[in-house]
Amino acid sequence: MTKIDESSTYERPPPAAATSKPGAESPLIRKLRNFRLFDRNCERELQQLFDRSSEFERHSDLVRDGDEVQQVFVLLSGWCARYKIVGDGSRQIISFLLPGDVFPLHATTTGQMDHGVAALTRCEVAAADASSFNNALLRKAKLAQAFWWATLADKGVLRAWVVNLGQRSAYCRVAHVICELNARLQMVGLSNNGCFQFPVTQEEIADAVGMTTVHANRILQQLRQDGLIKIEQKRLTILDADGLCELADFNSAYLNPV
Amino acid sequence: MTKIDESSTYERPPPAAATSKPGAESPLIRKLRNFRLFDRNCERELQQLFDRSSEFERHSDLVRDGDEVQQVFVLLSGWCARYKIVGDGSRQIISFLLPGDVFPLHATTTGQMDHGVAALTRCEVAAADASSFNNALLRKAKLAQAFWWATLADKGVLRAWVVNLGQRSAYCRVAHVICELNARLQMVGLSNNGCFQFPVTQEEIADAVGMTTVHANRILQQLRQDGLIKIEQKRLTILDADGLCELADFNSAYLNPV
DNA sequence: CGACGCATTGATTGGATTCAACTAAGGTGG
DNA sequence: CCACCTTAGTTGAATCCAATCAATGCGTCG
Repeated sequence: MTKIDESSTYERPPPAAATSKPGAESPLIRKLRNFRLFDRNCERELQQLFDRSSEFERHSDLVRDGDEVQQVFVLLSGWCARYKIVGDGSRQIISFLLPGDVFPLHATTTGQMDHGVAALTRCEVAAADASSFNNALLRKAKLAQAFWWATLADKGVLRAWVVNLGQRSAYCRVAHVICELNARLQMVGLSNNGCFQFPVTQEEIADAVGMTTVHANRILQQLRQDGLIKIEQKRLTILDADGLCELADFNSAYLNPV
Repeated sequence: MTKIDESSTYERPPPAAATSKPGAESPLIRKLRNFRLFDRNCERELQQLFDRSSEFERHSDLVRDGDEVQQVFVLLSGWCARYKIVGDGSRQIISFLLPGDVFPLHATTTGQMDHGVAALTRCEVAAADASSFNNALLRKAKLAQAFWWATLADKGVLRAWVVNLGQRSAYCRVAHVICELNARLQMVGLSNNGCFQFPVTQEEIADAVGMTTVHANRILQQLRQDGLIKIEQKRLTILDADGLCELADFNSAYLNPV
């Protein structure tokens, strides 16, 4: 867990929050506002809870497989990934964590991690003690519901990944992940019209969709050739949103439980 | 949603609960007892909540993709599967639902399903209104925590499936699913020493691990030839638990959050 | 008995991996 | 400032796992 002091050079939250003043203002709150019961009261509670912020450098582990959960994090800027190393040493990325995401969402104080969380870019997080986080959930039913809502959204994403990995071709799998990332980033204001910072390597994409780096490369080339996307200097642009969604069989509804 | 009257010929809960007296006694409660905060009080609450029981026949849908969630079910006996039909018409089984499992766990009353739940066998369920379920969770923090715990366990299973589908060979994938089912059935008393009712077709296994029926058949044959499992009349026996777990890179820890 | 669902087998095809080499970009230190 | 090294991306050829297509066996149930 290497902590660093400089500020992030990758994804930054929009100006308002870029100051990294302690408190989990912008991306998380923007996300939770999608949940109808979330109110000002909850917001205040959150800001008290996530009272310290810190930064992690690229490739550092925020949480390791097997760790006891002692802190809960909100990602303020940058990208992380849940991952698991399997027996033969290869890595599966289980999900991407984007600004506004909370992890690990273990309701019950302690508990061992069954996977790790790594920083894919330098990133900024706010943290709360797991115990005070849980106390807050017990005291404030609405807050608890808001986080349950977030957990359900998370589960929806996981189910979509199972479907993606189980049924779709390499080409469609990559397309689907791109659609998901775009939709999720849009929810926190980090994608404009299908255009967003895309700070991951092809190896990381490959680990997420269950294929080799070489193949991920060829698939991305094909997506570009087919005029569906464009990637320039770590910035991805969706050129044909309808085409990409149809190809990926993507429907964003699952990202927004009621 | 076809309702039937006869009793199940497949998985039966152990005698105590086989009476299908309304109330979600045995498998759910046995499972939730694994959660340390679950107490008698919660138990009573549950029994009042899930106050009606019914049966579904094999191949019927308990919930359909796109449905509004109006009821919450506990599976009392039999097996179900969450599934999703993708664009080209093929089906991915997202998870197996076993006795004691609750679904759909949407905390917030209504909400649209992004997948369906089908009965793989004739099965018996207890149901509660989504609204009263949610009220109960709001009133009883401990009960809410118990269900959050169950949700976390669920998420752990989903993550394990992502890893399984993404990284492992067909042979190991099937092995892993068998290990998971055994461990989960053991938690509700439905597996004895690696021996349990296995009422699914090879097509269903194939749909769960993302391969064709033909290939699932060959993999199962190989697992039998290698002396790892035995299947006789819908009953599976794990002959070499250590061998199977090692092969599958299986560690049951993820099934039991704290 | 015939029909149907499920399991099984064989032959062929093809998508993705593997192995290996090479290019391009960026950072570091002499 | 350039030589060197590292990381990320790209390309080609050979190989292999799993899909596909097609047919058959087998048991159950109406």
